[in-house]
Amino acid sequence: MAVTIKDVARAAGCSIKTVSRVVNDEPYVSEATRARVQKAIDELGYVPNIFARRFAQQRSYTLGVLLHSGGYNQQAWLSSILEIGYEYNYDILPQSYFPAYKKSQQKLASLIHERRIDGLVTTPPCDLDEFVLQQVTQSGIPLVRVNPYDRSGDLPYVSGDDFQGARMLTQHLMDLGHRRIAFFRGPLNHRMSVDRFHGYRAALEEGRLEYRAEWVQDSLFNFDGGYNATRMVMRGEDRPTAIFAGSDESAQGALFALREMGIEVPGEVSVAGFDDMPLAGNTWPGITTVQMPYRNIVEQAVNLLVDVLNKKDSGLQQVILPGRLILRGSTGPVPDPQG
Amino acid sequence: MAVTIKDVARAAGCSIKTVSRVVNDEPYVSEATRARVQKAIDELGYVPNIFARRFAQQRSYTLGVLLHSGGYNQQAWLSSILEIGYEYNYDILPQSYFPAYKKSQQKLASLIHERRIDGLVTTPPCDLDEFVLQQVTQSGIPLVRVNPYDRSGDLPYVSGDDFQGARMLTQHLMDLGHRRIAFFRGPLNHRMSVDRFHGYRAALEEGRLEYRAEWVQDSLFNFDGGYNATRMVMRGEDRPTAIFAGSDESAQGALFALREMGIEVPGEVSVAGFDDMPLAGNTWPGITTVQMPYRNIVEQAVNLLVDVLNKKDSGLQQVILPGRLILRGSTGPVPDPQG
DNA sequence: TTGTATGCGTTATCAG
DNA sequence: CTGATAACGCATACAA
Repeated sequence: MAVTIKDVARAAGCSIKTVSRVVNDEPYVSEATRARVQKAIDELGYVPNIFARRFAQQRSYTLGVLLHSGGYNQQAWLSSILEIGYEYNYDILPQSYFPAYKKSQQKLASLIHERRIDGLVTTPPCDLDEFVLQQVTQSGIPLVRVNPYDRSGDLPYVSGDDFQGARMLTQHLMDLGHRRIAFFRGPLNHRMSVDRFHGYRAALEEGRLEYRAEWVQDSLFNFDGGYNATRMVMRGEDRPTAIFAGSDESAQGALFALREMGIEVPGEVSVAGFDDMPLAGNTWPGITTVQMPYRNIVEQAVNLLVDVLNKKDSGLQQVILPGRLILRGSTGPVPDPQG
Repeated sequence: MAVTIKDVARAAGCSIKTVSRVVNDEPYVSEATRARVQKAIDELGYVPNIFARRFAQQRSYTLGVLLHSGGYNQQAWLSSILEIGYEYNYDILPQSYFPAYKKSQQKLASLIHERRIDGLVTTPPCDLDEFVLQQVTQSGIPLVRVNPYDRSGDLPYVSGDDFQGARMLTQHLMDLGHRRIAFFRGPLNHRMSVDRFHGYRAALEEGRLEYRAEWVQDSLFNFDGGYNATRMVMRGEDRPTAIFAGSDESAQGALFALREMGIEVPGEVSVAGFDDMPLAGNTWPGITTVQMPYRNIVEQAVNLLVDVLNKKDSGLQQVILPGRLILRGSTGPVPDPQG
């Protein structure tokens, strides 16, 4: 059997409450006593039994994380969350969430109902799910949304700045001399798509470029979406010289389509993505993109959640952090600058 | 406060022990009593408090999963493990493991030492780590290795059949008429690399093809490895007509290099990978590869681990499951069949 | 500044 | 077949 708080108390010649105070950094312990207890702890190699603690406090010290298999960048989110959660001594319980899949819903509901998680983190696009929102508001479980698709409501979130990123990237294309820039807009009900679109338009306006509706394609932010949209915009005579595909996967689809059509990148057409997913560096050519500060986003998100759980914060914060440009081979000077 | 076992006992007019028996499907309860208790459970909506149970039994009902950020296919492993773990009512505690990173080691050690996990699952390449093995043997914690790099020793594992897969894939290239087939062999200390290599050689022998050492490159199973190895084998006059890159990432690097050199795929050179990672379908052209039955592998692995934990198995099983061929655009008939 | 007593909800023991 | 009662290890009112 492992060494318990009683063993420490006996060794230090005090009560278990005093040991508890030392372990939990509570006040009202004389320095002398604290030192004596600490010594006993070290000598005995005492480690508090986390299950007893959880049981006594009726707290799980566990955060649930909703990951959608259809989402992007799951790997990056999860590994950051694991790391930061660990620093706060919280366990992370990931859950693959498929909206409209009864089993996922049941599982989430039971997780919350059985109090197996103290708080919940959503990664995109799980924040959109009605059932999730309903469970959260109904149970009152603290929530923080990471890079939410939907920023409406006053639920807290920490997010990258899609508007600023898209504007910066469009600006980059303009700096290269492009004046005919296509844009692939993701689903219109996603805040993320809309923000990126507005960033694109803002840059155009600042550069006094004409907005051409036929160069803006509604598509999905995935490989097929980029593929199809590319075939659409490259169909006519009046072709763009640059494609801002809205996401890296979409840009990958664009590269595929252009390659299929025998169009050189970036010789004839430049292509840019968004998100800086691992794939962006592994295509030919590499995809110029915007990188969001994932690590930083997660850090602030988990920090906020833990503060709420410890009642140090009301949980109403909404934070937006800027991204940065990642230049790769898929963008280059405009081939025939005539405007 | 939630409804407890006492509430149920009161409602059913029996002792808590009897309720416990019903809940845990223990014998020695009359059918009448069992029905009465079950009715009370349903009516009150009783759910056992998992933390109390864990505490009382001194078991965590949690499986640790080691994921290496440099490993392949983490997403696929994790989501399968989550799903299967759930079916067994086990929580999954993923851990990003970076070998030789002190923090990772400490975390794993404390997880085991504090009995926060009942069993451990390793994904490649974490099974290679000395520290992990040492902790496991020292603590006696049940372990199962999923697709281990190293199959030596009698630690249990469930693995895909790399030999069979590589042989099948090489056979496919030969069926297309290729007689000059390069092979990129991963790190020699990895069982996986060696098995794939032997599969390649076995197919060559069966087809009475000459083994040419200069077409076998030692490389890493990643993008850069495939890139560099491709430049090596395509350097001289005596070029292969097909490249079996050993892994999908490596094949992606090969595609990149060939594209850079202006060599058509599959027109001039066919390329094949291994693993069927998501990227294999998203390159141009798509990568012909071998798919391992991940889901099945994980299912058997977790099943085995849970059996060991419930003392229904000695934990000495070692299972190997076959893979299947996935045909895509990167392989085609040999351009100039002369041998 | 320190200690005592009680509760948290199960499972396990052992007597009926 | 059933039940009373004791762990399990910690946190926390409350008392000193």
